[in-house]
Amino acid sequence: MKLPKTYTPSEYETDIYALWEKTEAFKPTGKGEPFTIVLPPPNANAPLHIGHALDFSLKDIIARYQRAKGSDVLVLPGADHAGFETQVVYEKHLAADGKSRFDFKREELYAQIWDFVQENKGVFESQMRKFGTSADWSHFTFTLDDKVVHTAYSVFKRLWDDGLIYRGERLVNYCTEHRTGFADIEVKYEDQNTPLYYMKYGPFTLATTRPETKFGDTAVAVHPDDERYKEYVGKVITVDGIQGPFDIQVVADKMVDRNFGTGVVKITPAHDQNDWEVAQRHSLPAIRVINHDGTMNHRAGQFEGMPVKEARKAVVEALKEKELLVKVDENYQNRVGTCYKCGTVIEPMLMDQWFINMQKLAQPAIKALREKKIRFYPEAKRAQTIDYLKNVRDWNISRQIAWGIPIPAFQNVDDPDEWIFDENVSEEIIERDGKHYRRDPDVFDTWFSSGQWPYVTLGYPNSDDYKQRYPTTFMEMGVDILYQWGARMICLGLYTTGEVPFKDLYLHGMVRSEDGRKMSKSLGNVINPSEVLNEHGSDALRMGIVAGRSPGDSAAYSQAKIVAGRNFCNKLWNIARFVEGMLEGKSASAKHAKAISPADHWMLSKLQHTTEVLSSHLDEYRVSEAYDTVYHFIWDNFADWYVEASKSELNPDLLLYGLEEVLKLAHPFAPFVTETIWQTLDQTGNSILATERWDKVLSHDDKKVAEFEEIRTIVTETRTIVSAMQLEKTALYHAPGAAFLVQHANLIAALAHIEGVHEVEDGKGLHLTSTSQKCWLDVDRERAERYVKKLASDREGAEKRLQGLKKRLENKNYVKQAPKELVEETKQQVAETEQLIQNMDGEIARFRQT
RNA sequence: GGGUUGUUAGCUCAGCUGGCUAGAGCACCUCGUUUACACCGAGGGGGUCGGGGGUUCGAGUCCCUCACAACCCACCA
Repeated sequence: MKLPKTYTPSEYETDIYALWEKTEAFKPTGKGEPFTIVLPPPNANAPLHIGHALDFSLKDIIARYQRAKGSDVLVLPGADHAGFETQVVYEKHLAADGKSRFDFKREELYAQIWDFVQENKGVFESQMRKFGTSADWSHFTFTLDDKVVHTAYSVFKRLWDDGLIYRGERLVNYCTEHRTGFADIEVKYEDQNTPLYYMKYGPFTLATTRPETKFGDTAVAVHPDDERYKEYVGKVITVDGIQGPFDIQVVADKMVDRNFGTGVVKITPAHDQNDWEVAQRHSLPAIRVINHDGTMNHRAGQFEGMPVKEARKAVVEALKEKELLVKVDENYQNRVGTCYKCGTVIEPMLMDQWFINMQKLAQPAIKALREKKIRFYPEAKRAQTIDYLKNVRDWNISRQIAWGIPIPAFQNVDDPDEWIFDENVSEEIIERDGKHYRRDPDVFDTWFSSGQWPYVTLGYPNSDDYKQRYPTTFMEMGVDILYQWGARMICLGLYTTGEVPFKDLYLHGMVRSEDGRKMSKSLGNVINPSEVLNEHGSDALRMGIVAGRSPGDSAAYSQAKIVAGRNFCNKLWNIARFVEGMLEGKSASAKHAKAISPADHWMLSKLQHTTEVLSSHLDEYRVSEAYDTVYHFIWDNFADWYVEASKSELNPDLLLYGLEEVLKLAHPFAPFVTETIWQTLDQTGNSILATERWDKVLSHDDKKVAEFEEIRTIVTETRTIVSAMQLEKTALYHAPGAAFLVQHANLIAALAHIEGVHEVEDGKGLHLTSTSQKCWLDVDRERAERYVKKLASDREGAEKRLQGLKKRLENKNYVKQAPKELVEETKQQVAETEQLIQNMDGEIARFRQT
């Protein structure tokens, strides 16, 4: 035997992937409908996690299916420089050496991280191969490739020229630890216990969680309809502060909640989003009191240089001393924005940054979504995306970090308000028309480049790929990045190209840990895909991770499902071993295959049906159901019945044909094991399974199919009786003249594991009730009587069913309104059930006579 | 505060446009080593589909409502 007894994935997978690459199996064929999947660019800094396994498996199953169907498939791989994320990882390395990013100039840091990424880039590329991803590596794109950067720059310029990008002073979410701003969407909110301080403030008492920002207060606000404070609105009041009395004005604004605290709010426009908005409405000045490193500035007087937290305590103490503190609510719960990487409380800071006017970009996107230019899987995510876009705020794309695409904007050194666009970002100072301009030291938010991924990777605007393949066909991502990636791609895609970037958007849920909790490093319940790959193989991981998963919903990782996948691979392997053994020394050819026996016809009808069902599932991306379909066809039909039948009635050509078709159907799900087997088949020559097409299934005769169904019925009931009655060495008997039973005697005996099927004159014995063939088992009277008890209980069930069916037919509305076929089917079922009951009654009566 | 999803067998979950006796994997019980496979084969037990109401000839599937859970969004100082 060429094949060993069990399939050991690790012995074959690397070679098989190399074979695919060598034979360029994943290169687009140039024939058929273009089908394009742009892979999300995984971060170039870290190994892949289990979520990636799901991500790549879903996409690759679809890709391989489409290839088999004859589409011109391109799976385009890439990598993301992942600006902030990568820098954070690199900073950890620096910290291990006792260094900090602030020890280096930006250019130095950039160069170091570049080298670091080059070293680590290979890790995830090799992992993508291990997952079996059928990507065309010649299309590989990195987000720092010239073409990406250049396109990002030209889109930036166009947005600028169109007035959709502006530079302005706004409140920015700022992490004082990482010293960079973020977009709104990147802020992680947590419920925190923050004491609520009630302090005297001129004639008022007001409640605040942030007494330390009082040095930046430029107003006090009350609700316009609040009778308590009406007399103060519009007036200037004198407040007794820590550093002596000062004057401040009172404004009325509906933002104030009269029921919160005392109904009076201090307004600190430079450090609070709400206050900033109030300040806009009332033309109030903004005064910064916090530095970028998180300490108080000179405005805080004696508190200058203190970190915010310390300053808060000190200010409270000072308030106490001056008897300005009224009371403290220690148990107050508040939602606080934090840095999603380090947990540091996000400080809203007043900063000059580049913003994209998202409301303008969102309008065409909302329209396209409403017009269903993109199909959503699951559909419910469409409304959520529209809802998000309706409320989306301007997008801050400036980041104060080293690792990223430098922003191609230069500021006039003599006129801070004058900015010019220039791609010459390697220069710090450039000269234009005798004026000097300094480069913006910031870089783009990573998502500004990855938001352009579909058209950038395809070579917008002039390449053939772009012309033929944009919009791409199938986009797939985790629901967690729907807004920051999916929605932005739609907005930017429509803006730049006038078209949506993809036709179908599939969103997968999160892979939770086996106990149903979120996977996280801190909980220590993270599953490492590499370990799963090494232990059970790539195919097992693919099948185990997609099994029983529906789009959009999070579901737990299941070791048992991985093992089930592994077992399925072994099943395929052993089917192949069996076929190999059966055909040894014979010259079988799938090309000459033709159905002869009932089993042959039955197998072909199942194959036909499976192919159709499988296609309909995969056309709608129902991957889990598709896998279930293939799994049960191969295991329950092909292996358990057709392979077993082949032991009695061998049709070498068709058996080989069946194996090949089985391998083709299973290939999208289990590419490695199926290709490994394919390569051992002599007659497939030098062909590559990954590039094989699904052909039309050979035709079958329904009459013959019905005959095999009859055989299965007889076999199944025989097995049940044999098992229930613990019969040994038994045989099936029939009266003379039963041609069907005579013809299939050997097959039935073999499948039912009985001694034989014999013709006898004497009709004593336990008759089968589920078949119209008259046959019986030689069962002694005592055991037969026991079996009849079980039969009687089965009869009850059948009777109940019959009553239900009859009732349905007695209902005039059912007969009138239900589809004709359904009514016909019901009638047939009534007849069948009546026959069954009659047969059962016959047996019951016979064994109760004496 | 707004929104979305979920609640189906002991566990993890499928069930697409309403229509066979509601399924799978694992677990469980009985039997079995028949040379493809014990990562196996045969047989079996187990669910009033979260509660209540409605639409329909027919509801796990559609509508309403309640309860519980998870997630997302939002400017309560």
